[in-house]
Amino acid sequence: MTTGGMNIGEVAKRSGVPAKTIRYYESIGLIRPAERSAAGYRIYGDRELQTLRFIQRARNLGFSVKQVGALLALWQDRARASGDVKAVARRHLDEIDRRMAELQSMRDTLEHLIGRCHGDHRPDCPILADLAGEPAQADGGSGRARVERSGADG
Amino acid sequence: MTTGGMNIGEVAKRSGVPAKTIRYYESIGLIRPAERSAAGYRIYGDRELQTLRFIQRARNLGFSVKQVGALLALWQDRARASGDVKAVARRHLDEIDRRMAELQSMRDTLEHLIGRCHGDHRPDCPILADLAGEPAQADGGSGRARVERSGADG
DNA sequence: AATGGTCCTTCCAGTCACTGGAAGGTCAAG
DNA sequence: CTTGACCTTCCAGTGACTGGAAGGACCATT
Repeated sequence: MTTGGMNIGEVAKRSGVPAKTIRYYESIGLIRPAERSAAGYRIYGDRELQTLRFIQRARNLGFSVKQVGALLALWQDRARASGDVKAVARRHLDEIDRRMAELQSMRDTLEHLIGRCHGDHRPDCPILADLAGEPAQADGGSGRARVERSGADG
Repeated sequence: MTTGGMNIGEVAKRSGVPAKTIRYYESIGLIRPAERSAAGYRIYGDRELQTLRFIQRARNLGFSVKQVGALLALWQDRARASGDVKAVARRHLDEIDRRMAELQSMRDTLEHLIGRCHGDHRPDCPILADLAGEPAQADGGSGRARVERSGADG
């Protein structure tokens, strides 16, 4: 039993990509315009379902829609070089590492500050003191809020 | 020597918040509208500079603009309870942990796949195979793309 | 044939936190 | 008096959707 002639709701359910998002992907050219029924309904077959599943998995790995477009093109290119795919993946891995390092740095500072805030009804608060730029109390590592923000500032 | 009567460019340089962003913060009500010179130029004093530095540090710790607004209000409230500040910080820390776990999961899968891809001129590629939903080669952990995306699925 | 409910269609607006750029006014120096 | 750096406002775009309104289509039942 094949699964030809699905409406958008059906293919959404089967792929995990919401119908609205499928229309959005079509509108930005990530996927080709679907065929239409006489009444104008979008019609999808197994091929489109597979494509949407591919997209969904790539998005779940954090690839941008643009990167997914590149991966889709490579997927559909029988003469692709696996090196090209690997390069896209590695760039993404680097980006993930960069984001994780940024989060880790924030986390360290935040945890330090939270640990030193008694968190009761009194107004005295090292978290606010740090944000306000007041010199930290002497008790070990300073953990001052100093996180360089991401790459392309232009 | 005090630093009264700065133009937006000066306070931007001193606070690290770009002039455009300062205007944006004013437009969304994060900061109060600046005083104006006869010609309509915004004028800032030390107080506003301190506020902008506070905002900048909070943003560098990853607090959302909305959270920064809450922190600013607490900062300016002499009767605040440090517990309220700590609660905001803890919620943010939880969010950071959630994001880090998500990134870590992506990272694990991605690194596994990259390690399996020979990355040369040949088309054969386990990265694409995984995204396409093909069963993984038997060689240990599967590391299949399975990352739950964030909260409200609509 | 009418009704109801669930699907589908398009289009517009909103999210978040800016950022870029155009068109024009102001200021200080030379 | 011109130059250039600064300032002003307003509009549009980013990324990746998501919500909602207004209206058409399909199917089953009454």
